[in-house]
Amino acid sequence: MSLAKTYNPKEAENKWYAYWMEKGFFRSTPDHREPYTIVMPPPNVTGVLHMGHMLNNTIQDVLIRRARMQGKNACWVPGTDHASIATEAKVVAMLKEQGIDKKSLTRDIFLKHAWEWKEKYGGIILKQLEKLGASCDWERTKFTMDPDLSDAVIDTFIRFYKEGYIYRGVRMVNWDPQGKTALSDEEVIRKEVNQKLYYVRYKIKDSNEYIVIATTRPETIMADTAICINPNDERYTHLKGKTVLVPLIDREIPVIEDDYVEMEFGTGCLKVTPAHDLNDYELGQKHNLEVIDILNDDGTLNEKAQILIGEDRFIARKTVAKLLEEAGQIEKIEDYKSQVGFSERTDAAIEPKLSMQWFCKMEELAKPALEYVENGTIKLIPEKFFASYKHWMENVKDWCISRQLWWGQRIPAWYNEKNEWVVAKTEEEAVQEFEKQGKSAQGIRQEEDVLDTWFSSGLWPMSVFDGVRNPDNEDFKYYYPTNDLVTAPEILFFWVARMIIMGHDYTQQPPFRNVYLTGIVRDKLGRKMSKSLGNSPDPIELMEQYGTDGVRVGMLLSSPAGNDLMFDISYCEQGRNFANKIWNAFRLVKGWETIEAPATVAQKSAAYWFENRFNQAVVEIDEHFKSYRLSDALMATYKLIWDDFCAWYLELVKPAYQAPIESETLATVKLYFQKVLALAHPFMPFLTEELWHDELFGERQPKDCVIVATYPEIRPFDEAIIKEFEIVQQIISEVRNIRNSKGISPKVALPLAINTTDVDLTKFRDGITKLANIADLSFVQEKVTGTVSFLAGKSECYVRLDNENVDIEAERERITKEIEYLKGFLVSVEKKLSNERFVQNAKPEIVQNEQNKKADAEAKIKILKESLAGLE
RNA sequence: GGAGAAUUAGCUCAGCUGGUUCAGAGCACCUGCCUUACAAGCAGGGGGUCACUGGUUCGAACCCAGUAUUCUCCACCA
Repeated sequence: MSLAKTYNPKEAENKWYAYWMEKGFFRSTPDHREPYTIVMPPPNVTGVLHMGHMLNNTIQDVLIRRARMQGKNACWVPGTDHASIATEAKVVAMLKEQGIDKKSLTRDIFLKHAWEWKEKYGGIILKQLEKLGASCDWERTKFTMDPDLSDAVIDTFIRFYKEGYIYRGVRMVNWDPQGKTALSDEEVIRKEVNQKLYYVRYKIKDSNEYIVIATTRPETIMADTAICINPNDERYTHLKGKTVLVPLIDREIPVIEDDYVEMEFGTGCLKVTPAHDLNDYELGQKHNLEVIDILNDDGTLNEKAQILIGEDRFIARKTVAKLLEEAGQIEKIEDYKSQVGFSERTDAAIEPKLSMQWFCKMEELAKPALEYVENGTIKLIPEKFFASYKHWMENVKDWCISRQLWWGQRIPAWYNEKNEWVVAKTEEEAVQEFEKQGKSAQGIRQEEDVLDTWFSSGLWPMSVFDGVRNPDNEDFKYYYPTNDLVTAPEILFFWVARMIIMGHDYTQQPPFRNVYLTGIVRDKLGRKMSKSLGNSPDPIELMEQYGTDGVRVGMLLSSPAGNDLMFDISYCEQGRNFANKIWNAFRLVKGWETIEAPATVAQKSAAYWFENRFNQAVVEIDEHFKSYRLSDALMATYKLIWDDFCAWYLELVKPAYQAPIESETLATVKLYFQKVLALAHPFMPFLTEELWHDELFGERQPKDCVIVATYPEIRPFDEAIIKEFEIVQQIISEVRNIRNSKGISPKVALPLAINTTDVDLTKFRDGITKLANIADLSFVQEKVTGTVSFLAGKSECYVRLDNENVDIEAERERITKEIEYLKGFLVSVEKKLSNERFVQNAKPEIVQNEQNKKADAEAKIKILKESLAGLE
């Protein structure tokens, strides 16, 4: 049977993933082996695979496959996140399309819809991960709202409450008027926005004067409860103790003094709106000001605004500006840029809002979490993220953990008829608790709010093994702490920090040892890939087009550790080409006829060289993996296979056209081929498995798969043979160069004499003859006249050419040029050596090195001069 | 406003403790080849004042200072 000329990934991909699953290779249960554990950052349950997931999960899969082949008990736990706000927003939108308003539903009915939605769309992204080849233990798949995981969340809330970390109180929080919920500080994204700075005139009571105040938010003037000036501002001394009128509504408010006000900014006067600005709130507290909240939960104005009731805040802003203008109370309007907070999930502009929320105290919890990273127990890769991690940990604020949503874990707090509350797991326990505290247990109802999604994600490395509720279970004891966490730097604080905090609080151990922070996938222009920009290719389509292995290789080639990656489709092409290269190397070997015979000297030499080169590469690759430089590890694999294996080793042993190959050599080739496949498998799982099972390599037992084959181990290697072969490569390359530059057909065999000094290259005689197409190869002791010569390592080589092929002039010029260069080089070296201070200060071996360089250059010049003379 | 990082070939990036692994890789490019594994290929080749300016040193892509540009994170100036 003849194989297709190009590799067709489709068949192999469908076949082998199913096969691996069937044979249970992804499964992991505790045993005597060393565990290697990764918990997958759970994608949003309603998510669809994007390039970021693709990168992230490819890296994890490479790590897990390699560990598995290295004999570790590799366990990769997949799962999804319930993503409170995002999912609830999607469900609300879906219901709206069906003409259903969330407000018209009870909590239970809404949740029923949400669960239906989750069942319908929840599995998509995990299916897509299968296409990528992700070798997760699917039987361990978890969802952050699975009963056991939710239970762990509730337990944790109670635990933290008992430990004194959780409290309830009225605070200024980030309010998302679209999601209609509070958010944590981390969920607020600040963006620079072009705004208008309105200079508004406030009339002074019982006077014709007015005072001008700059604001970007005229719609909030109805909530003003004071005007503030800096006590040292002489311009406004006359205003002290005065009362001013809020424009449009003429409410009377005092002028207060506080040096918080910057005299240089705006007009030096500040309108104080305690309900709608954090600073103003604090200022209001300090000066005992009234708080007038004029906004509804959805960002529309309420009756306290007195005017424009029911209008959206942004429409109201324009309307108020217009009204002020008409009333002659706008002095001027300037363009102004400022930072505005937006909801990370809904992208709605955040309103600072005063409300009753649940918080988690962070200061104390953060300390051990910082220590882990500081003392190296947890390594951040790359390290550059440590600085911002430290900064965040040292300046962490209390975490608002309550959300005014239904989708999520409902806070286990209970209220009685008097609105007193207790924290308890069940209603019964709540009753007991109330009674214990001597409070009424009548009219008990549960807290409406749910917990921040990240509160449950923070438990992920523990809760997937049921370690929160049952820390003594086998799985948890075996797999925890996990090894590597692969995630995006954007969620270092959201998620990574909180996992460390929670993990430590429960176990006094870190949840993982290494945190590999991947870059952000950007397009060629450096823009972040996003749906809204439409610049993100669909990973599934890419895989269809280039094959999964090709895309995996493409992703990794373009992703230096920790830096953003400029994704370019040409990387996928390169990956596809590489897969094809391996495929064709295989076709070559498969096509060989065999003759029962031992290997020739030349074949043995080639094999010996490749074996050592292979071992050398394995060491290099291992080092790259150790420092999490996956793209370098891949590139080293790529070069080993493409250059060393295909271009040199296979070419060296390749029999002449239609000639058979010696059986011993074929056996060796097959052996190395399999080793090379094993080395490539973590990067290109499908192609390697496909080839592994070809009859060329003999019969395979059902479980004899490359996915569980032995990963090449570190072995010593003979550097001398690698160096020697480099000389051979140079010689061949030079002869080809001469051929190329003189337009001599590769079919014309050239004579070659090699004058070796202290290297024996005779064992590569056949190889050189074949690859450089030499008619007559001789090893000589002295200079051969009438030749083109060059230097290859320590050998001088002469190619005797027919007279008509020799361009004496060109050759003379080439050699002269080279001599000139060497002379210049020699001058610089001699200059260095004659510098006394250099000889005195530099390390002896450096000086020795310079002397070697000098001798070397002199020898080369001598040879070249002789060559030049020989041209006459 | 604060902190951190980056700037090396057309592109994406390596370059560890200053000294032949110091100017590298892959891709792209140019030239020649449809040579029976592969044109998704083969052979060969040309590309760089290492952002700029000073300093330290016998010696700087590398260390220091400043400048410019870019990026990221953090931060409540109306």
